[in-house]
Amino acid sequence: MDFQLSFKVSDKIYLKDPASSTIGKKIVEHGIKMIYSLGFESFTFKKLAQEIEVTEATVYRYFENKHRLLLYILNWYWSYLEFMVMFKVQASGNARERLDQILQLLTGPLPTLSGGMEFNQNFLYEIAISESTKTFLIKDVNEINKHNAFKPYKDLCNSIANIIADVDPHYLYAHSLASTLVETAHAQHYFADHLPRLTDIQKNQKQGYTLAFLRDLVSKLLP
Amino acid sequence: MDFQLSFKVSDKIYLKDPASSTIGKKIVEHGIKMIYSLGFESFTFKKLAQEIEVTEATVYRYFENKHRLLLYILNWYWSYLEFMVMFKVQASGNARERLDQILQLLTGPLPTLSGGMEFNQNFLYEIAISESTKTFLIKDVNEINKHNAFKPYKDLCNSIANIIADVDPHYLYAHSLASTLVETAHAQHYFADHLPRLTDIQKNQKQGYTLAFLRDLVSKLLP
DNA sequence: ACAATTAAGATAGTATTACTATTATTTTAA
DNA sequence: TTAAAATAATAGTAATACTATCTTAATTGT
Repeated sequence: MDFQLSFKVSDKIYLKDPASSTIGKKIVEHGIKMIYSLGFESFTFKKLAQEIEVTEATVYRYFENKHRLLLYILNWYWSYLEFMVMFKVQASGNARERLDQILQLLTGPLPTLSGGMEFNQNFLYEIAISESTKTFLIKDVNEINKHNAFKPYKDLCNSIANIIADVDPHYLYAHSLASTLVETAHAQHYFADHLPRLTDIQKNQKQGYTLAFLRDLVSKLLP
Repeated sequence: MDFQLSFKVSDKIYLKDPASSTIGKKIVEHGIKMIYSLGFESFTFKKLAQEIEVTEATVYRYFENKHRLLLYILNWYWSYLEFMVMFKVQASGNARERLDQILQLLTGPLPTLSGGMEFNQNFLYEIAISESTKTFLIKDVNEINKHNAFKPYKDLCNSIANIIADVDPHYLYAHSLASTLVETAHAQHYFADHLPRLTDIQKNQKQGYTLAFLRDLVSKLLP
């Protein structure tokens, strides 16, 4: 079986669909690689254009600016995560097991689908951890939100919230808990790596720490 | 009684102590105002210099770049919060009440101390919500961390973690819970304002929503 | 009171960023 | 095979993020 997984992203995010051409795909692929390695602040379209040997103007024909490219990448990530959530969920027995599958997904690493992914899963996950909040912590968030730019994120949280509601229909904060789980998975992973005093991590325990914290949290919130 | 509250901030953050001169204080005061109104990305030292009618070079004599100024402002906020935590805590009876006081502090608005604050408390709180993660979600976080630039944040989380440990000495993740409470208070407040589908908020319920969510969370985690 | 620091102003300049515009050439699709 | 679309090549602009230098004004130590 040979297939390529791809997701629709709101067409307000790009000027020209990067999935529609080789150069477009290279922009996203190398964009992921360079945002990962340089960090979003130091990443520029000029550097990207040099790397993939096209002109800067060509890159600008696909994305208005680097923030839109980041948004595109994160939408891809969120859509992929939601796909994996759905995939794991229908294979699991009860709601509690499903929620645990989700915690495993959120605390990474991202599973790779056989059949060949377009993008580097590890880079994508690291970008989600370090850069994802920068997609919405901006002055014009409301304007961008109008164009459905955060729909995949909202859909992901909604899917998780539905499973939370399956576990405990009386819990009042399913959506807030869902977004908190996603954000906390990223934040605690980042803290464990860079600011460990903000966690309770011990030497040699990094592996699985965030998952253990979130499992404990969920088991107590949804008893 | 006439007093001025002030906090020491790691002297690696600034080039010249802004608390040591009138211009320095104006840089921070108007920096807060302008980061609040323009957002961090659109805020520049040139605009700040024009606003307070000094030359751009003068601003650069106090802070290397705008990120350092943001760090300074957030350190001030974190120190202030920790001061308020300590203040509230010693006035409260049992550990559980103390933790509830903390949740009230985290979900704002920031209380103003009589005697005159240097800075606008509301702007400071809004900056904490929208911009605080940008202080550490950067490529050179480890380098900056070496200079104690995040000490006030760590101290705040540590103080909260101690109170969590008072409530339940057997809870294994006091520090992670502390940082999660701080980050979640900000994130959920932001979502309620801009991306409400990531919360369970209803019309006319915004007031106190985040506090209710966190109270429920804490009461179940530390029974 | 005077010299010595130090701070700030005034001015200039550089490299990089974040774009936009134009025209020529190549690729692709009908 | 021709028209349309995409890209290259090139140029240019305004803003950003600084750095440098020189002069003047204010402060401080003795």
